[in-house]
Amino acid sequence: MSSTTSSGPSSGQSLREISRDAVRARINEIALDLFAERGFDQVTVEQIAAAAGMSARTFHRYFPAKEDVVIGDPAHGGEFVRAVFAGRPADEPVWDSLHLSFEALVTRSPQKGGDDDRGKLSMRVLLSAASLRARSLEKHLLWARMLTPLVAERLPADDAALRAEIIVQSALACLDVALTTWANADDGTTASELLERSFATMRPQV
Amino acid sequence: MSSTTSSGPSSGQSLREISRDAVRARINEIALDLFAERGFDQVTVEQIAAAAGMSARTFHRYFPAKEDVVIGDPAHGGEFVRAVFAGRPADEPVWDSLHLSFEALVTRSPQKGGDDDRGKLSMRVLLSAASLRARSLEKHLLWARMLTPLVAERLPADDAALRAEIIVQSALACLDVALTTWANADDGTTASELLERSFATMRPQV
DNA sequence: GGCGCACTTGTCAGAGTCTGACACAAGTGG
DNA sequence: CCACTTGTGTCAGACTCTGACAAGTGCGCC
Repeated sequence: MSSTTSSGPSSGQSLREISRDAVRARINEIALDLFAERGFDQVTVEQIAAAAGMSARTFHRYFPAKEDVVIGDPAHGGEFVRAVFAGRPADEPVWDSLHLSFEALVTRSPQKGGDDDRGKLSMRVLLSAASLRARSLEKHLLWARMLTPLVAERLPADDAALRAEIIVQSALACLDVALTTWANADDGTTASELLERSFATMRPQV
Repeated sequence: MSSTTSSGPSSGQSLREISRDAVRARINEIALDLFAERGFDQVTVEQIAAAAGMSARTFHRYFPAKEDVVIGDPAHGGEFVRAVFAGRPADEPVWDSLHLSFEALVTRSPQKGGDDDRGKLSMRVLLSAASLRARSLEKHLLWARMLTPLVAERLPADDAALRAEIIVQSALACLDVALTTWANADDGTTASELLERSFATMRPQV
């Protein structure tokens, strides 16, 4: 599925993929506005599809589940964070490495095209429905599975696996809380600032 | 809902509630075995209901959602933990108080009637399906909302709200990781032991 | 140009979860 | 005996998600 389509285009994405991503982005935009206006549960897939000019079946070909419109591709952010973390020096305290990795994530965010408010809107919608929060936490679980081995490597052998899990989960909790309070804040507090304060609250015992 | 049914019986539960809980427990038992055998997604509500000798509609009168059979009532454990925590001395470090509260939770667990294995089975089923994990994390979110205010109270005023959230979330992460590894462990490692090690890994900065 | 090929989309049909409405049985208390 | 409450079954419906088939579109190749 992922590799050769006869003439594999070496430059990043194939034409099809570009178009696919564009449609995805459009659906996301439309759906987000509907959700923000009427609430996640009050909008049916059929309505989103209609607003985007497609059938409900086609919607599901772009997003396996309704929640995925808001959540996005779990692998994207996860891979990004993993890469940043992997690039940190091995003698840096893991907690700081994690902090920096998430910092990089929230900094690059000023989302694709839109303003910063777009990200906030997305986050607010995400927090408004229980099923969305749940799905989002599941995404973090995937991230945890990507990060934990790398963290474990840097820990003293003693109980490394368990401790790595704890540390990663706590770091994700920091990210979660920081973004949540950021989304609910009306003042200009930046996500980085909240992340900083969050990471300062806890510390792994070296 | 909770209070007077004409002649409010002062001794814990009304007769109706006892019967209701018994039916719930029975459904839970039957369903858990089916899940363990065939997998959560491969068992339909109708099949559970049939095995329990009732219609699917009746099943849903006991459990709003299929997942709830495994998850249980979120308020139960949460209220328990909240109560234990509230009883801890105010000068005890919050991290220790949280540890003790969760410790009390996992210790009282040797589930209602069954052996300890019953709890492990339940946990394993819970970990086997994504939708269950998600729902379970949501439950923890509710617990967090119950605990955070109490924790915030004990913190120095400076940034208490944010820090309380971080600490509670991290504590819940410890609980989660401890129970997860416990469920997957075949040796006789106790949950308390794992919880102990988990809580030892991180520390809030006082 | 005509031909297949890959990909996308729509329609149809179906399974599964969950909810509301109604009717019926059974136990309780006046 | 008559309400009243509660538990249950049946029926109908909304919604999400999936599989299968048919039709349309753009592309390279002969």
